[in-house]
Amino acid sequence: MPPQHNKSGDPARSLALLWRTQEPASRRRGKPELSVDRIVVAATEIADAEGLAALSMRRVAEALGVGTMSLYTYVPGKGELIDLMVDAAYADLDSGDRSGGWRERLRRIANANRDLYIRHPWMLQTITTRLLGPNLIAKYDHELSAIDGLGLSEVEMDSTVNLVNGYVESTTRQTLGAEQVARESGMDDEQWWRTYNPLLAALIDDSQYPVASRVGSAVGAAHQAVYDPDHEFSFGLERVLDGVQVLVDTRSAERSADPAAPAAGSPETSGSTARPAT
Amino acid sequence: MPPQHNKSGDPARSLALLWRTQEPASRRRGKPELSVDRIVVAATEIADAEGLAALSMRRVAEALGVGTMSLYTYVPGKGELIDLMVDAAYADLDSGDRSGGWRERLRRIANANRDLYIRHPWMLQTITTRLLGPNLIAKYDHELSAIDGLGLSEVEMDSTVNLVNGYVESTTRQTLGAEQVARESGMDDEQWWRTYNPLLAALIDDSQYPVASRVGSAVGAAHQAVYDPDHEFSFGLERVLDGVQVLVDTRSAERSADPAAPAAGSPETSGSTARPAT
DNA sequence: TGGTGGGTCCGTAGGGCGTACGGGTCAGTG
DNA sequence: CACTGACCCGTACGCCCTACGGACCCACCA
Repeated sequence: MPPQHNKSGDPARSLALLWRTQEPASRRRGKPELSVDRIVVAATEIADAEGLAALSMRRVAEALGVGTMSLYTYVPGKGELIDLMVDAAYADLDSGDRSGGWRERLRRIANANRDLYIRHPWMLQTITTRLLGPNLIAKYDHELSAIDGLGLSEVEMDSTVNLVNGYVESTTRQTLGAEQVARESGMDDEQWWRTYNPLLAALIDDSQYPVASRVGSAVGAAHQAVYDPDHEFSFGLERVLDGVQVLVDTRSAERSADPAAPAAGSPETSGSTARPAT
Repeated sequence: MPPQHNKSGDPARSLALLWRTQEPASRRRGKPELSVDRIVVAATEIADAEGLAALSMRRVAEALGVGTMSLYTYVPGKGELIDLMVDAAYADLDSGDRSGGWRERLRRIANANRDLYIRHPWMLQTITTRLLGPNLIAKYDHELSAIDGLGLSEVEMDSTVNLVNGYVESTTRQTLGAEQVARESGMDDEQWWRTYNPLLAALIDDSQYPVASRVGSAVGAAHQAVYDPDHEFSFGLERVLDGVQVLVDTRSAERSADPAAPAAGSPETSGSTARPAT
């Protein structure tokens, strides 16, 4: 069980599955019993509730009241099932609201993605390279649209979307990882800290790590205070958006200095890692 | 095997292991045979070469020419072993050079972290909350030192370090994920794209995703051109640093407006997720 | 109406995994 | 010389994914 990599076999089969080509064919008389969608939904419920580690073909089959091997009629394997789960999950992102300036739009996108990851923490353990499902492409299109027409080159637009998404991912992964550890250890941060602080104090020579000690205790103190836990996320996001702002302002200044120049491709910047992959 | 979460049992035991308390005791006469360090090194070699998924207690024991269960004399379980591997890996970060401005220092830190992750890709699949080993703390201290004295509050310093590290993590994870998929599928991006482009074209209605199509092909074209693959990373990093710069400039302006104010704690910003965790 | 083909379902088995448990082995000590 | 405790490890249990081949049963056709 490779921890997070998906897919194994024929990409053409995967694509057909993602786009639901040749779906129902000729259902049997009685209730449809099984289907790709029912399997994906059941699997997602398990992963949402107990994590990707608890997701097994046996568990999914059991939840559907069906033999394990029956799943393989509809899905080539576990990897492809996870791919399907990911694309299906992205359908939950509502992409309606396009109002406001680009900064507000990006902020809204970041928050929507964060909420989605919180709803489906297992998504942060998957690799989405070459996962070209309908919902993922729609998401990519929606996100790019938020910064279209600002004078950025296409490659810069891709980079910017990746930058924001990357920030959301890493931050949320951190948050959820901490929650998971707290849940599994049965101790929240505060309890854990109080319990093992003496031991740590004996182990760690504060004078050897002066800055870490100072910052560590300040951060610890801040955690004691009552505060909205989303503030940290928003704070960092504004820093990222400030960085984007600098880029947008630069390109904007270039355009007004040379109004004939098209918006496309400033040559000294380079492309992203994968093509439309998020 | 929970895919990426570590530790299971007594945190005190874990800490003792990380800090190598009560290490050698009374070695047997002959060669030391086994030790925590030898186990960690062997396990790291396997994970480096074949990924975290290929790491099993059996494999490690085999590599050391020893019975599987012998490992449990030195290490409580696989989770703790991974914790030890992570902390040991951070020892490879050379933290010597402290020259240059804060921006250059952060750039150097980001690149060093990226190189480390490329050397040890499995690190990106681990959760490091509450992992308080000596090397991780040293790293935290070193990174905070790079932005000490700029007028940022302690909480802001923590956020900033997390921001940069988060950027490095998400970007590198993307890069390495793509490499892994390419390796396992036996097709690089270019081959894959050429092979499945016809199928994709039939599936995807370009007019439905206008921006994604335009940007996707531009990014694809950029990938054809010869360019340094690290440019994308550096480009995004500069955006992040621009964002930090805005913050630093703001605090700097505040300080010169009110020179009596201390550097600490602006109350409307909040702490990070874990205490000294990276 | 009497097949019969194919879609659907699933039992079995093989090869992984982590680790609990209990029994060997042997260096050093009393 | 007997003992003891650290070290080592064989076996076994329960989990995992999935290849393979058989069982079932509906839909269609002759």
